[in-house]
Amino acid sequence: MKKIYVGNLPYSATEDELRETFGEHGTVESVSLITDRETGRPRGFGFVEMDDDGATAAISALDGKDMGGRSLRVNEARPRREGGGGGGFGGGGGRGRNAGW
DNA sequence: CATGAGCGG
Repeated sequence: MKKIYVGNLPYSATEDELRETFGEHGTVESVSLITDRETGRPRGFGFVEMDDDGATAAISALDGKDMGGRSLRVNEARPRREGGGGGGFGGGGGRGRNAGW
């Protein structure tokens, strides 16, 4: 299974729309639209979890696709923001935490 | 609450 970043979404987009759109290219495990936790305002991006083959197909098919008048951004997501990912990538060795990036 | 940045809890 792969985690997919979906950006440049119209604020009017919903999880259901994404689920349908990605569901056309594979099996959608889950969909998450990100909203600002302080204001509740949609940030215009989200995450989709799909089976590996479906994810790859969806990324290839949907990245750059026009939706709602905007070109959709679809890519494999990076580890959210915890140790072992974007923060502690490369172990505790590199002082620059983005050294592995 | 806030609108256009690509990566959330």
